[in-house]
Amino acid sequence: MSTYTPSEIEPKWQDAWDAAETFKATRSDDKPKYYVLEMFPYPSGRIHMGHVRNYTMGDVIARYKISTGHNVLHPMGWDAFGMPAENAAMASGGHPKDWTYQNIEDMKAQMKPMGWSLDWNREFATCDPEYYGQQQAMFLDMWEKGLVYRKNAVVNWDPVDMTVLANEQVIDGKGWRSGADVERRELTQWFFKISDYSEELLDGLDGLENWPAKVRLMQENWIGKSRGLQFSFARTDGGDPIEVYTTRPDTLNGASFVGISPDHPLAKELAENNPEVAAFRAECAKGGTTAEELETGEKLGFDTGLTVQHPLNPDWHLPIWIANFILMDYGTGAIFACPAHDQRDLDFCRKYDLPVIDTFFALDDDTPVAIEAFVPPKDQVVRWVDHFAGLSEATGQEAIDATIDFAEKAGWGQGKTQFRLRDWGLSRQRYWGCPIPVVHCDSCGVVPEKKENLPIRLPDDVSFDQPGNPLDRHDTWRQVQCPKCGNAARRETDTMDTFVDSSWYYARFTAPWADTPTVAEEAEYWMNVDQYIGGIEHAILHLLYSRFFARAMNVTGHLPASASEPFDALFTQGMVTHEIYQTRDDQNRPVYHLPKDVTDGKLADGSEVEIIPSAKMSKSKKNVVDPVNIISAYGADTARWFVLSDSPPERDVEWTASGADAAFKFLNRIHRMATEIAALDGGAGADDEELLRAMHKAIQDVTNGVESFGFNAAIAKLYAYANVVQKAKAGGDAKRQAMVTLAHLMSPFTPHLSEEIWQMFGGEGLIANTPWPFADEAMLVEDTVTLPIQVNGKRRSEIAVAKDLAKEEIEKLALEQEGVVRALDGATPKKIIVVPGRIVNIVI
RNA sequence: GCCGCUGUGGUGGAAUGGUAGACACGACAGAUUCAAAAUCUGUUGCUGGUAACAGCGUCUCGGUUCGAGUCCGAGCAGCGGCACCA
Repeated sequence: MSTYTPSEIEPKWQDAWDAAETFKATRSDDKPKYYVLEMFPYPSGRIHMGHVRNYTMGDVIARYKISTGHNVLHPMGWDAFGMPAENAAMASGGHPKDWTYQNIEDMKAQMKPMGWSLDWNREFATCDPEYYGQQQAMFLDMWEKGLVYRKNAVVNWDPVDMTVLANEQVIDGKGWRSGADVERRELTQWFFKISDYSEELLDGLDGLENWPAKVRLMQENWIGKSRGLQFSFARTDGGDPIEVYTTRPDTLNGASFVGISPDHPLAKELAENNPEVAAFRAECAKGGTTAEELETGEKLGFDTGLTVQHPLNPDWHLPIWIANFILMDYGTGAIFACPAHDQRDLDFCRKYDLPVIDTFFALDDDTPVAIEAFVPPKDQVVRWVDHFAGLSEATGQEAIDATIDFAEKAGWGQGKTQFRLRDWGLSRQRYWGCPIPVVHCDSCGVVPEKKENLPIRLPDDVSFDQPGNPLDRHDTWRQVQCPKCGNAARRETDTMDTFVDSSWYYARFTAPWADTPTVAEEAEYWMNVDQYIGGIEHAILHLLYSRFFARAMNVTGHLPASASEPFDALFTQGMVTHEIYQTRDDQNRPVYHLPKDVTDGKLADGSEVEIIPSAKMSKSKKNVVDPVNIISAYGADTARWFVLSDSPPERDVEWTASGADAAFKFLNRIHRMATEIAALDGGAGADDEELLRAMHKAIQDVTNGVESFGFNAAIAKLYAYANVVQKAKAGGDAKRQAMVTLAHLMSPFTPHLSEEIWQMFGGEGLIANTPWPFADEAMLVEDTVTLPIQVNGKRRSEIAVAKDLAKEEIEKLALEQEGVVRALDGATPKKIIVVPGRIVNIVI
């Protein structure tokens, strides 16, 4: 008897699919198209289990759609720009380009044996000049349409290395290499005007019914639409008034001070003549730029000594403080603080001994605010203390609306809609990215490159032996002629954020060979992506930027308006996790060990390891399992089956050696069963009808599972069905049919094994191209149902009844059951609830 | 700190508001074997009981409901994101 040898059958069927060009996508009108896309990988050089899970999910969908008569596009490429390539060059001397292309080659070699249904003809890397040149062309188009501009923005500055740091390079407020205290520093940078689309990006979320609700909610909160009041505080010293924006104008009577950002023009002006203010501003500039750091850091304030008039009472003067938690790029960079109803303001006021004034109380409580601010939900009715707009009892929202109305009528303020979403800063002071196609000329200013000069290629002759951007020190590359006046000028040395690269790659896949960003008829045909699959970590930035870019590409003529929401359906999968094995060195620092070096909680030398439960697989923690090893030990089908079998796809999955082993055993069993059943004689048997009913139920269940991303549920049904097929005392004909159907239903998951079984049973052509099995409704109908019977919500018995038995009959039968009689213990039922086909509940 | 998510046996997990624990791992027992591996069969939430059965049980505390793992409120813990990691 032949045994299951994935090392033989897997390459064989991969060659067969290649030879038949099974996965090559070509535009054609004879079938509906289906575009399935997984987020493309960063070429780190090694694939990991997260990739295996992500691409296997997409593969299941792609193969299922092929077998249901779709023209499927399932491409693959590389998100190839970014910091790791430069870090590698700094660490070991090579060139980012060589490192990246070598990694791509290595990773591709690891991906091919997985048997994914990818159309490798459309492969590209974002660091290919053919790709980033088109990106530069789009940048110029966007500039022309007013979607690109320059302004100052803060960056993390390492004062020792004299270089800009990424957030992840700032560790505890210090530069990762130099260890120097990081400062915030302003730099002129390039921006995309994503804020022009705030309203549209928000409204568009409503139409994304096939996106996870949580992703839409996160984006909604990120865009952060709010309505508030903008007004000015007049300065008592006659200086320029302070313009503030507030979402809680109803609490104006509780104002205790006016706060301005350290970057507010007034703060800068004061700093010029007041060394104390300058020192305070410098203090505020310490540390990194992340929101987390700003919001969890110590709240610092500085009393400027200046005061403003309260708009409702000219005799009420409020001090102006500079406060480090006020952001210059949200609203007007100035606020008024109402400590009674905002915890951060309250903490600040207690620290600096500023007054706390209650403006409203709960209906049943009038305790003044002490150390905890009273912040009820905006739809809760509260009792107001002498409110200027004449309110007594009203909700926060009603009060806000009434106050805006009041201020507008009185003429001292204006209702204003504000978004939290900021413009997208795309400048990076780094080498390994798409050069921004711009020239700086002393006489013409900032000038766009001519399109015929694109792509502006990265120079190859650069070195990474010192910190900073090599483009900055590359004199021959920097020196250019001004595209406008022809005089000597300087090339822009900033490159683009890698999020730009990944914001339109899905569109490029529709015509990756084109010498324009896209080709109209190809984009029209293939867009939108019907199913997009990727990690939840991209819920906000990547997906929001892509939605913006699709709109910008429409404005610039590179995508149809119908592709403005580029991803029809989104699925966010969980991570692959693994235990961490840890010991301590002589200084009690953790030392990590690879799973393959640990047996039964011990290292080879017998020392015990500490086991830290499931954490995201990461190289630094060494809790990684290399798919390459799994494939050589078990084959790709086992890896594919396991990553989808145990956990719901949207949740994390823990990789366990025993789980992989079990998957391998199961596939062996299927292979053995198939071999045995293929050898059976024909004819009928006792269980034929029952087996075929189970088969149709399995078809229905697995189809539903695949369609709804319930891969783990589909696999559980396949296990159960395989058990039925194995044990059924059916005739050869029925068993053969049941077995081939089992292989067919497994084919999106274990395509190689399924092809092998298909061939074993004399199937025609490839199972990959064979229409998906169809569940016969007539075979799914059940005549009897088992009803559990509860007494007071506790299950006491069950009855098997005809599906359409009358309620009265069911009640009668239920009351006769021994377990029910015992539970009733002579009591009279008050009420009997019969849910047809589901349950009976007797209430006493 | 802010936004979002998750929490069920020894383990991964299943369950349109309707029998909690499907399916799988592990464990235990048996068959097969000279023996082992592989395979096959059975048992397996916890407690008590030979058993029938009973009590308890889905992070915690409350609530809605004939009925809550599921809905609502308040906590606790873990995870993801927070605009220069990708």
